Amino acid sequence: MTTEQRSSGRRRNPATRAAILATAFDVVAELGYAGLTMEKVASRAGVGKQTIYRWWPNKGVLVLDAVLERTAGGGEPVELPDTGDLEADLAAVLVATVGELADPGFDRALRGLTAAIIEDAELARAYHERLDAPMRELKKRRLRRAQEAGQLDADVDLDLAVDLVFAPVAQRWTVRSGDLTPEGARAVVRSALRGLAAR
Amino acid sequence: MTTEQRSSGRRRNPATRAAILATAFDVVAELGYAGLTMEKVASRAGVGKQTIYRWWPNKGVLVLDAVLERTAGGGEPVELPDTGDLEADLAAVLVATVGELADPGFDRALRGLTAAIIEDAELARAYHERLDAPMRELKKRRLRRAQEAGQLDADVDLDLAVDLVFAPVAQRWTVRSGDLTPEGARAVVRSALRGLAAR
Amino acid sequence: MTTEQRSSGRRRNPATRAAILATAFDVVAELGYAGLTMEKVASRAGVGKQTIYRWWPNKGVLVLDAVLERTAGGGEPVELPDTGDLEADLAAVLVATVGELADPGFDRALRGLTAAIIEDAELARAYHERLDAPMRELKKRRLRRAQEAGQLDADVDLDLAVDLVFAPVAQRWTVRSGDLTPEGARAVVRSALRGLAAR
Amino acid sequence: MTTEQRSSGRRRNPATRAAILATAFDVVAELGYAGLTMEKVASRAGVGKQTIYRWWPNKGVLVLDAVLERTAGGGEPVELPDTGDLEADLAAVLVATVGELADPGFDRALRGLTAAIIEDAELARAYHERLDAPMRELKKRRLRRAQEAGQLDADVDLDLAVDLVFAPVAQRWTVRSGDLTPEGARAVVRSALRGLAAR
DNA sequence: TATTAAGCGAGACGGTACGTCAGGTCTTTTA
DNA sequence: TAAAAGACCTGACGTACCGTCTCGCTTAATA
Repeated sequence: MTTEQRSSGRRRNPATRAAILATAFDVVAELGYAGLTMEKVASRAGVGKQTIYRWWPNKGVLVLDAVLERTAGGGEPVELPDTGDLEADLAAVLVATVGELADPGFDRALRGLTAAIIEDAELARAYHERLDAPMRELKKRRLRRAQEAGQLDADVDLDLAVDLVFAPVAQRWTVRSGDLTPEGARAVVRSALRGLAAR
Repeated sequence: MTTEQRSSGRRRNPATRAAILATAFDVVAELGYAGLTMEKVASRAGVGKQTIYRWWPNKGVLVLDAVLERTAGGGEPVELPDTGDLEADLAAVLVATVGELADPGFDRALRGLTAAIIEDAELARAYHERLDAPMRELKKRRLRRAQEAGQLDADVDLDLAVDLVFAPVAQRWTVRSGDLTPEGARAVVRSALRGLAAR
Repeated sequence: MTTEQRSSGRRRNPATRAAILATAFDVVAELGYAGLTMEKVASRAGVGKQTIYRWWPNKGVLVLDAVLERTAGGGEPVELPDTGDLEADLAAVLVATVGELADPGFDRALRGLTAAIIEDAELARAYHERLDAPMRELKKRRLRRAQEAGQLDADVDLDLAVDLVFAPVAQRWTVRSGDLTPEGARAVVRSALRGLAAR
Repeated sequence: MTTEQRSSGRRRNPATRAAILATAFDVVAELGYAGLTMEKVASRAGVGKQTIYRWWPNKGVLVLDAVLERTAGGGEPVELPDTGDLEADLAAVLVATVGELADPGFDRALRGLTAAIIEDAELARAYHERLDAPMRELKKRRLRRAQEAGQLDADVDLDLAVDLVFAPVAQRWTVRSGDLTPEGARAVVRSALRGLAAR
């Protein structure tokens, strides 16, 4: 994980690291977080257990790394779509998310990561730093532009806005209350922007 | 769990059941879901492991039952507050929730339950039937009254409305993105009702 | 076990006793002593566990009773064959024993009983009183007649003589050193009578 | 047990092996075979259960190994006494055996091993290969020398001779029919050599 | 070029917990 | 009041993983 330079001795094998992360992802995707064991990852990756423990202190950060590696594989999108139509743009992002979660493997992997985070505050911190914060920054950037264009209430806090738009679908996914559909996603964005109150 | 009548033989001891559930709650509250083992519950409750397995098939449903027993202890509140001021009433509920989660034991117990639910679809189903659905019904009843009073958009789906109001705080709690404060809770309700868009 | 008369109330059901003993024998014959459990006997015999414990304090005496019931079922042979030819008569008895042990079920049942006896001195006492002593008495009676007829050394102790004739086959069976054959049995009798020493 | 060479990985700890065997012997000697549990051996030896199961598949072979280790500790006697007086030599051996069995711990340990053998044919095979056969070979060697010296009947099968001399005491011990005394042992040898028949 | 400090696969090890089986004991209901 | 049914506490089973610890290599950087 760390990048401090060592003076001598054999250096870390990047192929080994990649094999472990790929295997870890596959295992959570297949068996879930509870079904993932260090031993299984080691044997499937053709690696000694010690090699895993040398670089990852526990299942949680291993899974976090595995998800990051798989997710951020390659050039990142860098920016949310901006067609000028805020509602459409946000809906597009949310619909895309719903689409990704339709893949059972990815769904299970993310559930595994979330299960780890719920009970491990330290891991949650790392998760935010490396996964949540960058995503949230992109979302806030898009919303800020809308605010500057006078499309968004000038008084509203952007973090709150992000939560209002994205949390309903996320929460529905987390506790499995109802299916995730593109229409549902679009309805959430519409209501978040227009508000629930009669006018 | 079930209540089918048996013809003969010794009957289930209600005190034993209560002791197991109370102990299970205490253990999750103290050690979290990962730290809860059937063996620990058995020994702390002064009970044989088999007695637990006889009535609960796994940790998940045990914890669900334990939380239910502790939560729904006694007559339920039956109805959300209705002062006529929708925003204030919803905020009051959300602030109360935030307050409950401030108790570390309760927080950990609920995290345990949630961790179990994330990875277990079957348990999630039971959770909704026995915990989520009744709560949601109360919330929808309050919102329906507001809708009938013309305070809420007549077109809005009540389930969506519930999610919009309650999910942001729930999600923030689940993945630990930011602290839970009464002010934050109130701000969520305000924005959910008024919408994010400039008008 | 006991035969004391009870004054009132429902009396012990002889059919139940027989069913338990028969089942116990079948179970040892099938699964061995280690594979015999009170629970299995109870369920197979369609009987409550308590009913077994009421009359038999443990597996050992249950098996002893089961073997006795099956063995001494009906009129006993009462007397060993006496054709006047001692060697032939003893060989006939030993060959018959070898024949009985060829039945795998009987073999396993007897092994079960022996396993119990080896480690339980109290049970061994009961075994001798009820099974070994009567058999030994028959054998000694035959040998005594031979002694009176001048066929057997007048100085020899009859218990020792019984052991010398019957122990080699028994021991060979117990620790499974070599197969049990009629020829082998006959050779033992011959050598026991004539002695090993050159003359 | 086996001695195949492994290519890599940490090697088996001989001290652990010794501790397990010593503890196993002590436990059978104290509590008998029924009272010996893998768990007890593990905890008393300060060893993980898995470490026992890794090298011994079940109680039976563990006890066999434990007895072997304790018995064959150091250079073996290699040869039975040979003073020229066959009867005296055999009696000496048998009396020595009786003496060893007078030690309650050794008695219980051997009973445990025997109980295991009675019900486990596979274990019996191992027992013969490693304990019985070598002992029997020594005995046969002594008898063969007697045969060559014209003291023993030239026609007699040596295995039968061994059984005739040693089985009576063994069997008496196994099923606990009567006490084991030096005089009794000597009487057995005398009768086995001279025969029971009047001459 | 030889030395030496890791990295690495393999696997033994002391533990903890798993989920199951059985041992005995104790109700409760039925006959 | 005997007996079947079955709940209950206890303790052991054999297995899976945990995280740590050697082993015997291999692979660079350094001296």
